[in-house]
Amino acid sequence: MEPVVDTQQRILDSARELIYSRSYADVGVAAICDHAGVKKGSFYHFFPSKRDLTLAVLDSHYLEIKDHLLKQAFANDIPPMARLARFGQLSYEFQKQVLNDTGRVIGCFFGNLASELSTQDEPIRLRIEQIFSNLQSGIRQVLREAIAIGEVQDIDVEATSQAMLAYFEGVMLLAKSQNNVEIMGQLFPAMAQIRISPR
Amino acid sequence: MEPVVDTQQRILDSARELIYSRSYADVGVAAICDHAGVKKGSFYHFFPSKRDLTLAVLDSHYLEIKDHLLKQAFANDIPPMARLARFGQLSYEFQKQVLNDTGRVIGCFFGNLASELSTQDEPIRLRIEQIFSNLQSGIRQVLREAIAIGEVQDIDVEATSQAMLAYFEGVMLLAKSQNNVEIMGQLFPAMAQIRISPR
DNA sequence: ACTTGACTTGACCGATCGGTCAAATATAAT
DNA sequence: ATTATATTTGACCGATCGGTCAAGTCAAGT
Repeated sequence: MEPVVDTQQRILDSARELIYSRSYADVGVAAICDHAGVKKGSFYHFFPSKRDLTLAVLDSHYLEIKDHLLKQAFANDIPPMARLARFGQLSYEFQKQVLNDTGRVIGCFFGNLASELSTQDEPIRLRIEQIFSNLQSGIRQVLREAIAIGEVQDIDVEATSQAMLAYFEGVMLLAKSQNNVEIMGQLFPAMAQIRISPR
Repeated sequence: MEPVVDTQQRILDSARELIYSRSYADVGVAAICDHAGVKKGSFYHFFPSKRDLTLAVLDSHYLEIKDHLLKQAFANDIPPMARLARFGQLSYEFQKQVLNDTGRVIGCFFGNLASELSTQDEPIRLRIEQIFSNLQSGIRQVLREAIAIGEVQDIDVEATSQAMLAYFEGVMLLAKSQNNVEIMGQLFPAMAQIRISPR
């Protein structure tokens, strides 16, 4: 009787779903195991601790974001700056979908965990810092291309890409705090207009 | 033997300090009582639940922000848009102070709780939503004055003030995720340059 | 002197926390 | 068929969770 789906993967998926929709501390190992249909002993066979599980969830979620959202949003079939708008649009549509399914705006998985755990768990903080750095790199690359074709000029690419990521995260947070996705639709278009001049 | 300081206030202060520097879920009622030098029974004499305590902490923290940070940042001794820069500067200095004291960038108290609890506790979510609305009103008022004296023209004041607040929150979150205050110094100046045009 | 009500104390509740472990079972290699 | 390894099971651990409660202390009002 081979497992219908991989046990380890089911734990990973359940943890992502539960922690994303609630919080790290509010979701216990027991709840994750119940949701995954797995006993606690099996959980600790695959993951040495809740923290390690969370690190694995962070990696897996980032890979999915990268392969699905980022690849699609930043594809070079449209001008660079338009890709930023598309990134916002796709994020908006994802949150709208979740809202329809669950009744809640859940925000950004990385932003949520960064906010909750950055002061408490250094390994997790470092992983999220790395992921944010990767996301920023995606934006930075778009800005470089935009400069190369003259869509944008004379900006501090490093600071501007960071500012755009910050703005994105802030909009996600406000949308979550209002349990309302529409402000994403209103505010995301301004993301591509942020500029920080070179020092 | 009258209490040196008010018990209720000591609970409030301890809760704010502990929850702000860690998280809502990570700080138990027992830890708050220990820090405040109060027994659990006394705690529940003053506050019916941990949630109600948290609502009271939100109110008290907002009042302090309003009376100290906002009053100072938004004082009309300088041009409107310069006040936004001052708001960023004062926030940066506060976080730098906390970092020096504790070794940690703790971000925005309201943003932290919004991120952790918005999907889990509706009364708390609503309180934070109201506080964000008040903060946005402060920015909105600055923008109105800026328009009145011609410092700014032709913008959607409602959306722009919301965008500036989002940007502020996002910068605070990134600073926390990097445990580094300097990005606040780099990114906050761009807050006053965000514009969303009228539809 | 007596009562009232605010406040404090410390013991206690069932539930859940993250994590452990020995034993059972399934799988694959030889 | 036997061995070795991977996986699963369910009982169990001490600690902590938010919250309750009866009893006691204390100051103020009458």
